[in-house]
Amino acid sequence: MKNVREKILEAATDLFDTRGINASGIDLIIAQSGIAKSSLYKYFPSKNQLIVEYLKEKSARFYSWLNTKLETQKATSAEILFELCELLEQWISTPEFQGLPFHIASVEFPDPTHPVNNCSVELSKELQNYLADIAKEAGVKEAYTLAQQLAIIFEGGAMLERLSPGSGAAKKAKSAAITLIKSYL
Amino acid sequence: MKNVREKILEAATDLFDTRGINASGIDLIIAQSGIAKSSLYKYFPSKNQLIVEYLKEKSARFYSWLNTKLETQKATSAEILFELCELLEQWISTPEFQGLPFHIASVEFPDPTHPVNNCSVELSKELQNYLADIAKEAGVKEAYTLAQQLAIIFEGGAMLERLSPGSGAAKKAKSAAITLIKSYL
DNA sequence: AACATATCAGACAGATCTGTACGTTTGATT
DNA sequence: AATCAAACGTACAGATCTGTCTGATATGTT
Repeated sequence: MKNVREKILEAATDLFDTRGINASGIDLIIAQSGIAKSSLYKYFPSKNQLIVEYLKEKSARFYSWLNTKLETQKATSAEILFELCELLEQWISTPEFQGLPFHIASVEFPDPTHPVNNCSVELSKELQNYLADIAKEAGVKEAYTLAQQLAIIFEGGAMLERLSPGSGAAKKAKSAAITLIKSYL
Repeated sequence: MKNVREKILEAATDLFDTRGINASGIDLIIAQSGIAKSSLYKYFPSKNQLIVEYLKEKSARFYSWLNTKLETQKATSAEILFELCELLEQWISTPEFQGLPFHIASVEFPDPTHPVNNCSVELSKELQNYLADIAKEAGVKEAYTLAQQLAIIFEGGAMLERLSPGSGAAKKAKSAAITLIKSYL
């Protein structure tokens, strides 16, 4: 038997990803997860908290997937950057991909004082720091600049792939990223 | 005296840009524009129609600004691509910039059958076609591929600049785009 | 068997949003 | 001055959403 909290997060994740956050009401989430409304509010004191947990879990799953894939490769120095591009393309290209969650959340909650917006900004910076660490490992001097540019390219690619699925945006983002990386080596 | 229709669109544009679309209710729009609710529904039969008109006008203003700037330059062949990058950086870097409207609209209305989403997808493709035309003029062979990659870079840059204003995302998008363009020449 | 705890089911309050209706006021034209 | 259309102001219907509350039901422990 699955944990009640897990069931809620799973249903919420599914709905947030496919319908958007604001369009996924509490009643819809409890209907999908099969749990009672009072149970939801027992584990998550507010919808905002649920959204933040959703964002953090999506992020954690992404880094977990990326780290294990990168570790198994054991690529040395610069090779790891190209492997990274390959993996990011894969991540964006899966049919289940629906756009970067913190992207969508920041658009749906544009108020800079809103906790969901704050969380989104934090996760966006975390991604850049993650990419910068890899760039540093690869021996790139201006690691942070490259990291920010890679973030731009893959976030843009994610956005366009979501807007026009099957347009090959992920693939073109990858090749653009590779061209850029080579100019830094 | 300003046209009533113009006053509505102006107020709606201001609110949509700064607060987002769903967070800008009809009552707020009429309060800001100083017109009556019945007048709004006379000129725009629904909020969806108003949003679509807003998107189209923002798009038209963007291309109008870009075209006049590009024409005055009279750049020849490949030069026009670099001038384009300079202008796109400028567009994204202005303090009033709040993200690409069709981007935000497509996130707030993710349903593919919704008229606002349809309009967003259309405008996204229009941007790619516009960029492709310039790339063709510049003599790039794979003009459409480059156009899609430029769209990725500047849409990503726009997103990151909006998420973390002042982070220099626009500038880094420009330099990444220039590196990419050079690889095509 | 009895009790305690977790979960369920659903009604409800309070707020908000879109779109309609209706009577009043303004302003331009004849 | 009289008329007429446009715009105003506001109330209201109907829908939806978050979060609370209450009582019923299930589960597990002693």
